[in-house]
Amino acid sequence: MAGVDATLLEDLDRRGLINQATGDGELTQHLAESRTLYCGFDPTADSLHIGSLVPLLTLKRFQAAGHKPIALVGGATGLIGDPSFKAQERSLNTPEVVSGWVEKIRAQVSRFVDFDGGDNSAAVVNNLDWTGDLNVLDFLRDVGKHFSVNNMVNKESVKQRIQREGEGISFTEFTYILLQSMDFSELYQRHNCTLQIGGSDQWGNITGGVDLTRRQHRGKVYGLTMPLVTKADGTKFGKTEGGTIWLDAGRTSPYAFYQFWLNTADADVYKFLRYFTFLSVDEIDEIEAADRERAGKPEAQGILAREVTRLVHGEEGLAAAERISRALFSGDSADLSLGDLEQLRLDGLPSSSLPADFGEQSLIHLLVDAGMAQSGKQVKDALGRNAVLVNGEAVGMDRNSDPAAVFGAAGALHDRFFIVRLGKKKYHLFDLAG
RNA sequence: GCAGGGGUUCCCGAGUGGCCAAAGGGAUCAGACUGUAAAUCUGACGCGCAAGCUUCGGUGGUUCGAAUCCACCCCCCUGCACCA
Repeated sequence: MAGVDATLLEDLDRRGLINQATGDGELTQHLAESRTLYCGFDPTADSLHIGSLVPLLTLKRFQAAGHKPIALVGGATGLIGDPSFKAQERSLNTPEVVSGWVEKIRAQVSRFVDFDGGDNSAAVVNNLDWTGDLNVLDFLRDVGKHFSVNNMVNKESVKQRIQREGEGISFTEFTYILLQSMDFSELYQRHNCTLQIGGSDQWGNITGGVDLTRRQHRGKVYGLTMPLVTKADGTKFGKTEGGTIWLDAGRTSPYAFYQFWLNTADADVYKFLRYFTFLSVDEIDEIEAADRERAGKPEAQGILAREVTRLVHGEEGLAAAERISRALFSGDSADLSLGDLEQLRLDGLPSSSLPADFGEQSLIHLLVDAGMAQSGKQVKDALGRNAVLVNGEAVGMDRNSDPAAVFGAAGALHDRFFIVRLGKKKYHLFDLAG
């Protein structure tokens, strides 16, 4: 095993990835040796979304620097629900559902760290393993006794729930911090884990673990948080018209994922390159300088989309995403070969076959059914503005009741395909062959 | 349990008997401009191509007419009490 990269923290700092750290600067010294660190991921759905990407990639950065990463899947904490900075109490999911999600997320996080790394090979653990059979009295005596309710109430992360009119917090969620603190203490015992990382919203939970480890085992452990990702325009990061951007290819296709990054605002793109890629800060600075000099359209978005898509979906996913993007956004779709079109379907371009009786339905109905818009009104609006293109040709409202003509076999690409575009970015492929 | 406050369309939030599918803002979608940006302007924004239909925690009532009034119920919040 090679030595550790002593410049890790400095690099994280240059990337803007350090929000807060415990220990008054002792962390740098602590990380001079190979250490074990962990980050938790609660199963709140069957997939993580890009909000978890920063901590996930940071784990990877630590491993690359010679440290041993543990990804903790919250089989226990997922049953409780983290109240940190959440505006309202959340409803509980059943143990069956959560345990199903645990498996999905275990597989997902596993892809981001290396398990054959020898001394600093990664590990995945589930906190249900040490809490599932825990006795309530033991818990209250061994863990609860170390926590002051006075302090917990004063945590910034739950303040709004306690002070805000119209909201409250149950004992269940209030107790969350104890569980997460136990995790840290437990991992310190089991794996000599001395660092926990997480989003800045986890600061309270992390320092709780630091304190508990000291009290239970007199162990000196550290915490490090990364900033939450924000966008310059103030809207929420990670959402689009299609909803959340998930890491699971079945929920968000590599193509949609790639497009999400490609559409990053100029004001955010260099920051995102530092957050979400392994390009060095110097390289990123050069990209920024070059973009500025050239004026016009920057290259940064393309680089970002490529790098992140490769990290999450691999070379194949990236290739598929780029094939679709090229086909749709540059050149004439009429030039696509039969093989190209079939490949686009396989690559995950939204597609479907036309129903047998499509001639009797309205165009609006067909496009809504295909998932191109949320309501008929949106399609109507688009039709009225010539914003619907079928194989490159604008279709107006007057053709709405005549889909047989619009989708007549004569007009199909290779007698089979229709590429329908709604607006500038939404595409759907209709395949007559099903 | 008692007292007080509250539950409105994705979110925030107006609306207190007809002029309400319901102000305003945000988010979102579409158009113009562009770079598949940003900013700006325009349109849409419960469902329905439309005629029209269904909404304002739930149920029932008063009324020609209710999101708005009444009754009961459910849920949330605040305070007080109770925890034998």
